[in-house]
Amino acid sequence: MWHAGGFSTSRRRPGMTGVASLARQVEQAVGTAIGAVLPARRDADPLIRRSDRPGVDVQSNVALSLAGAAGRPPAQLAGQLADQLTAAPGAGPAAGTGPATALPAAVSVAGPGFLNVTFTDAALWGQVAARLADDRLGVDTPQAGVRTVVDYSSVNVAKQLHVGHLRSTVIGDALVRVLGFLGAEVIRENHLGDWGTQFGMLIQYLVEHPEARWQHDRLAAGTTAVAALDELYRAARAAFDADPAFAGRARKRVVALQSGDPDTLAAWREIVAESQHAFQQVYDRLGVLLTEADAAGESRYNDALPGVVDELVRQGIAVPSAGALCVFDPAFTGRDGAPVPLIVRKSDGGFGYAATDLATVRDRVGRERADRMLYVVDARQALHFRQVFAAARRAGWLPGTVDVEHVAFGAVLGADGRPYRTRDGGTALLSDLLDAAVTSARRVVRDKNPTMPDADADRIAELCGIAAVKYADLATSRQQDYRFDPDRMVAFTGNTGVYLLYAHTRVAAILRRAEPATGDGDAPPDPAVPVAPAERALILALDGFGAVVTEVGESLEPHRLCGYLYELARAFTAFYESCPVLGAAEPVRSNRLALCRLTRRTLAQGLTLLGLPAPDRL
RNA sequence: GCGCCCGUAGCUCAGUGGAUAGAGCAGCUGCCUUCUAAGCAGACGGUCGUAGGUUCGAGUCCUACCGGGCGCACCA
Repeated sequence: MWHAGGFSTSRRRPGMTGVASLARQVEQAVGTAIGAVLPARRDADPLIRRSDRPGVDVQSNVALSLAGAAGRPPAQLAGQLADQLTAAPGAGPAAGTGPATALPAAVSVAGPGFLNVTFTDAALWGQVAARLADDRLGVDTPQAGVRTVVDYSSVNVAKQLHVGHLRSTVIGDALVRVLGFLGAEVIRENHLGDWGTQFGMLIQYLVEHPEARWQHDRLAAGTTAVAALDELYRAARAAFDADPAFAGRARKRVVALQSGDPDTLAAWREIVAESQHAFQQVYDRLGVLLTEADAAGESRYNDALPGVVDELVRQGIAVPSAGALCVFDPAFTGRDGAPVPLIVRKSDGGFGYAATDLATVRDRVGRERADRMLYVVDARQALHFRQVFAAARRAGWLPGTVDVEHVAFGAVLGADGRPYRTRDGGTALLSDLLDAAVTSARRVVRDKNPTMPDADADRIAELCGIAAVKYADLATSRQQDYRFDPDRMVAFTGNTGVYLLYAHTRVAAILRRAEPATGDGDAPPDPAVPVAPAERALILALDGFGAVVTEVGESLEPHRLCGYLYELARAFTAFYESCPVLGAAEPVRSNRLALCRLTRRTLAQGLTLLGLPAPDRL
């Protein structure tokens, strides 16, 4: 769960450097040493990795990889590199105090040619001090100025959110937060499904049934406009199928909607507004950043669709086929070996979603000046997006300077490995899943704190239940289908969101008790204090925060941050078990408090980036 | 048929070409007069789907096969 890397320089700006991690310092030092020993390979990756050997912090494997090219045994090469590292200018063995090495570390050769590095205790405390002194914990802003559009959540108006919407919403939210922290100019867009022929049918049904209650201020507590609309839509669908006369009126209503009939549009707007109101309640409950202002629905691009299609036809990219207008690309073939069409206009004259997606690409590049566009959409649409991006490139709407990515994620499966359903086989509603998690959390809270006031228990149960659901979703690798069992997810033991929250409350408890007594909460650690093993592991973990966040900004895989934070929380817990803080004598006590302050801030920052809360008490 | 994703402990999953493949859950043995036990320690548990190949070194890269999921013309 750890590496020295994430040092891509593609977007790094000069002068925007954070605190270099010790691993990074070793990487640079070994790189310099390679230049001295093997000038032809001066650009070789120093291959810095965390070491699993006792007493060793990091290792370089570069001697093993370069031995062949160097024409000498790897151990000999490693020895030469070690000599370079320990023979820095002006720091010879006779120079006096401290180790005679350019790095604040001991360097040795081991095994067939591993270069083992062990940092000095003073260097470790130095990293703690440097990160504590920076309000960004020493994390760089490698994405500074990168205008990034993140398209996520993408829920459908007049329908309830189901568990399938969870991943896009939660993963998208985490990416928005991570990229923003790394300096990107993030534009959130919720590509609402707010347009289509189905609304004509629904509106006609509502017109014919004015007694139906669905607006939020006419509904009983505990239900929502989208729940009501969902039901009314099913009724409308049934009427459409059973009653030809209604079907005819519904079709007329579709035409009225598309041609901008004022009364029909007003009805449509009310449906959209009521739906957004209901969605916002769920977003607020989930604690994601989306607001109604982030809505960028299909309807917004409606007027642009004819122009998009005309331009494709004019450029000869879209051609007629079976009555439709399609883009063919020999790179995408189907069952019969023939190219798979990207249908931009259907044979009935309506525009397909491909046209809408092309319009968004053109708009985001042209008007919003995006440098990077992310589509957090389930993996089944992979072919569709590849086709859309390819067509957009051909049309000149997607220059090579713009990075576009389909951030695909796997399906949500139940414990049986089949798409997640309720017990009776229906689609599982997101709000039901959240309720189940919170109910389960309430039981645990009550069990742990029998005397806690109800209001506090409710608040903590809500916080833990939601956090458990979100963490479970974020913690598994994105592309893979994601199997879960709500019972397991809300167990709150082991690698769960609650473990991270709990670790935070433990460190917060120490600081709460300590700070008033000492009054000097910002004192830097004393570098002369020996570092205990659990402290060493914790400091090294803390020092790696920036690398992980940077990596997530590039790989777009929040589960790496989850894994990191879990390791950090475990390192803190080990420290908590073996290193008493409040009862320790000075100067150990102050140093441990500094470590607690940095741990608390790092955990809190990491939790925030995942969209999870960092409470002081559970 | 073609394409994409995936096969790692009984279950759910991490694992970035490096030394002895790791967690959690379940089960087993212990630990609360101590900064919160939603925790910790220990033991148990593996032919990393199979077979080749590349490499000093492969769970990781390549090829083939086996098994599973998804996608492939007007739903989005």
